[in-house]
Amino acid sequence: MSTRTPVRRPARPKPAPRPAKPARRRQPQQDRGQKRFEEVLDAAEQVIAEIGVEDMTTNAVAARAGSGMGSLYRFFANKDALVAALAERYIRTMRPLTEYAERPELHVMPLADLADAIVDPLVEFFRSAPAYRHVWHAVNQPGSKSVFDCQLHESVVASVSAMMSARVPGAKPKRLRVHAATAVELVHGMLSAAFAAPVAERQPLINETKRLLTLYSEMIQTGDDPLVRLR
Amino acid sequence: MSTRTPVRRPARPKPAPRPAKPARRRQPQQDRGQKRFEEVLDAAEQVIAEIGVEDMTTNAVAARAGSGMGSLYRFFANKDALVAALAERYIRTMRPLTEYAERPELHVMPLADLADAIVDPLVEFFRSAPAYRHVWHAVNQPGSKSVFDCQLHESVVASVSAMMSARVPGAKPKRLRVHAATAVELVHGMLSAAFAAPVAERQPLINETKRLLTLYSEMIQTGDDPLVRLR
Amino acid sequence: MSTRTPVRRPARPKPAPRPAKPARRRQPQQDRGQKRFEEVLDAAEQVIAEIGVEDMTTNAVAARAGSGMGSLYRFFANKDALVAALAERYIRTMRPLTEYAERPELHVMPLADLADAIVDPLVEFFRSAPAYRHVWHAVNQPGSKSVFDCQLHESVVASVSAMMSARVPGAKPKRLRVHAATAVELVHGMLSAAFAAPVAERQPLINETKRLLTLYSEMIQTGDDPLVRLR
Amino acid sequence: MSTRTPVRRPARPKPAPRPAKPARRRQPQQDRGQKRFEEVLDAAEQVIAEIGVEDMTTNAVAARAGSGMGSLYRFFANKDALVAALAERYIRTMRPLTEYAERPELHVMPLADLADAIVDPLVEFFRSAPAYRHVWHAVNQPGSKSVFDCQLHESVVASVSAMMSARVPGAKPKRLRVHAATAVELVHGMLSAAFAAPVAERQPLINETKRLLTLYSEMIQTGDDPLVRLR
DNA sequence: TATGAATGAGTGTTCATTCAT
DNA sequence: TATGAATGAACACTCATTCAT
Repeated sequence: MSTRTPVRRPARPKPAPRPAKPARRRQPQQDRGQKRFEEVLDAAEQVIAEIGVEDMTTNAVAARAGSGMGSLYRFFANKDALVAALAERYIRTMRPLTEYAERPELHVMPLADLADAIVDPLVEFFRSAPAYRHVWHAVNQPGSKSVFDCQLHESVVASVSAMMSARVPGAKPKRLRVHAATAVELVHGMLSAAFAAPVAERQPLINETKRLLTLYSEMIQTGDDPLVRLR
Repeated sequence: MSTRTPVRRPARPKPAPRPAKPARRRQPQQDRGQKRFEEVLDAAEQVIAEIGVEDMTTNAVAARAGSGMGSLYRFFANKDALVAALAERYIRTMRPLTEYAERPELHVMPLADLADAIVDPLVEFFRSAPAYRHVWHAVNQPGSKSVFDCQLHESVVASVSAMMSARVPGAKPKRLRVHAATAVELVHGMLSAAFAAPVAERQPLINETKRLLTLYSEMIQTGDDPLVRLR
Repeated sequence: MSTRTPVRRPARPKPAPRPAKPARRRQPQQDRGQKRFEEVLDAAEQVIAEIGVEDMTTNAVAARAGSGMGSLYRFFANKDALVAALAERYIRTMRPLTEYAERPELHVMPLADLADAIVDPLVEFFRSAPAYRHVWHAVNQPGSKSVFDCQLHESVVASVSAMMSARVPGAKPKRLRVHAATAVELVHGMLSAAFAAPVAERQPLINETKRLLTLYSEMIQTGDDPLVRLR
Repeated sequence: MSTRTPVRRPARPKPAPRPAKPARRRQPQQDRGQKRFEEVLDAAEQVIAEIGVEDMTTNAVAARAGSGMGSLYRFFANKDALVAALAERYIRTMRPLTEYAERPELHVMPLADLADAIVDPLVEFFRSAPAYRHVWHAVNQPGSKSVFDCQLHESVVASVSAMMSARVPGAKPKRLRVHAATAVELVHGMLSAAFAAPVAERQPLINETKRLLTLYSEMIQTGDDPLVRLR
């Protein structure tokens, strides 16, 4: 039994600009909480974008968020949970980009245009979420967790799979999954490389990404097997 | 998820294998040193294969190598240098696999066979060096280090570039580099995914890797641009 | 094992039960306050019974009490004050059990029956207040606080002292205090051990407690000094 | 992957006064280690004596020992292990004091003298090991661990049990254990109280301890049951 | 007045790195 | 030259306490 020195009150956390009553009132409680939550997530995103997932520290995130450690741990059970939450936010953000099934025009579009339609939003996403490639990699690596255990990965593959299934109706589901996983790995890998590379290299790599995706789509759609044809 | 402060140090360039007096006698010193060096590297490789680069500790490596910390730090200025040295050893190991220029038969081989000729040895390499994908990634990520600052990456791209240049004599060097970087990223990304995935998924992913590589090679060789053709 | 810095603060003496205006009306305020106060104390008691004084957290207590942290700190200056308040409530609860002076029949009872009369209610008390032994110990240990600084201890010793003084009229007060302190320590120590032990061991230890107390009482009453007699 | 700032070398750990070759050479390695081990334990003992087990911090202990945190954790897996090690050292220190079986003279000694023979060394021990009562309590409390799970307690009870068995040959083992546990609790509780109390109160409490122990021994030896006799 | 979100100093613990031996 | 004990800065995380609402 003992007591802490009761020193107090240096850093007022920011008076919170009173959300200007945006007509979309949630309970103030919830709003505040949600706000904090997002602030911390934003801070984590910044820090990760700068130094990567492994070097990110919870202290740095809290400091960046302008909040105390306790706030961070109110929302996230631990560092991993914080990264996972960021991954989930990415899932939500990406969902609209990958709801190909909802956009029937994609199903009849020339493959090169389809590649644009798929890659361009992703490029924009990578640009606007510079921590994404770090998180993508981190949640796919840890320990024995393979790429296939992770919701982020799963979610993206599922979307792509759905679209492919629409374009190639007769395909066997298992084949489809392999194609989808491949396409996802292809695009993610290439874009990760593109955004890790010096800006000058970026656009060429993006273009190659589209070419590869187009070729791969063509292959799937035509049922071509280059390993047979080009032997 | 481990953590450390992100301070850099230039990573002493390695004791430079002591130019080996004319070419004779009394290399016990040197030999011993070389032996230790390799033992430590072997230990690091094992540890990394098991728990990844970030969770690898220098203590664990020294213990595994059966040597003291001092020996480790005699050879490697710091942890980063250790990983870099491992990367360089990978470069040396891979060189024979990627000296496509030396194997003229490759230049006239059907593209599907070429894909086999390229991918199969790499698959074997990934299998026999389970730390490789970790090192590849680590050495391409940290902090501001982009993919293109790294010798490992550079070395591989250069090899591929050379081979491409042989097959597509008229290509512009800059184009070639983009093609090479793309092919490297493609194959590495896919094989990393394949070896991170459950074994059952491995072979299908390897096959897709070959298909993609074949398609991409065909594209380069024929000068086809799917973004134009399939628009 | 939790930990905290050992800084002391005088433990605000408790809001002093607001002398209760003459004795009438409108105690809702006071009542509400009193109710909360007791609820928090109940919650603390439960938590302490489960995990001990050191591992009890104010957050857990407030949560268990169904009140906010603020309420808790309205009544208790700090964690120590909370425990102290619990100790004082124990004093009040125990008072009836230890008002031996008020029960003249005790003064002429055979010593074995007296031991029953003393120990049995205490056993019942230990059973019904499973936090008691934790509080007893906590309040007797910390830092430089000796057993004798504490009201809980003092209060119990005083009661016992009073009774002894009734049975052994001629005794010197100082002697009496030592006897009383010894008897208290004896009974508390033994019962604490009994209730910390597996249930199977409990009753035997309680019986030994009574035997010891009987022997000790006999010694005091007869003026026997075993250290002389059995030399 | 990253690196720490390599700042270094402020606090040389103490040149270790070169043990003056005490003829009892262990391997220097082992000696150094043993020395450190004991130093840390000594430091822990001091800190615990001052502020108790719960408020003791590993940092404080390391600082007191004049060593880095790492040294502490080289020897002790965690804080609990440190306390446990201290408890074990107490067991070792106490063993000679409690090897009653080895001292046949005790078995024929008058009970008051026996009480001296038992209590006096313990008093000296309590005096010389001011952390003992804290450790005793700590290792008997944690979580659900009852008094009877702990080696320290067990060890002491076993010793006492052995001696009793020598003095009261016919006793049933189960009875004996209860007697032993009672005697141990009695003496420990009383001495803890004595040493927690102001010095002035100490000696009287010690004397009462002896009286109680004498009475209890007499009871056991004579087979008297005060609960029957004094009814 | 009551609430509970927020704070942040402090804790246990790890591990890259150094250096006495 | 090799060893591995020692160092200590840094990290993840907790919880007593405060105060805006």
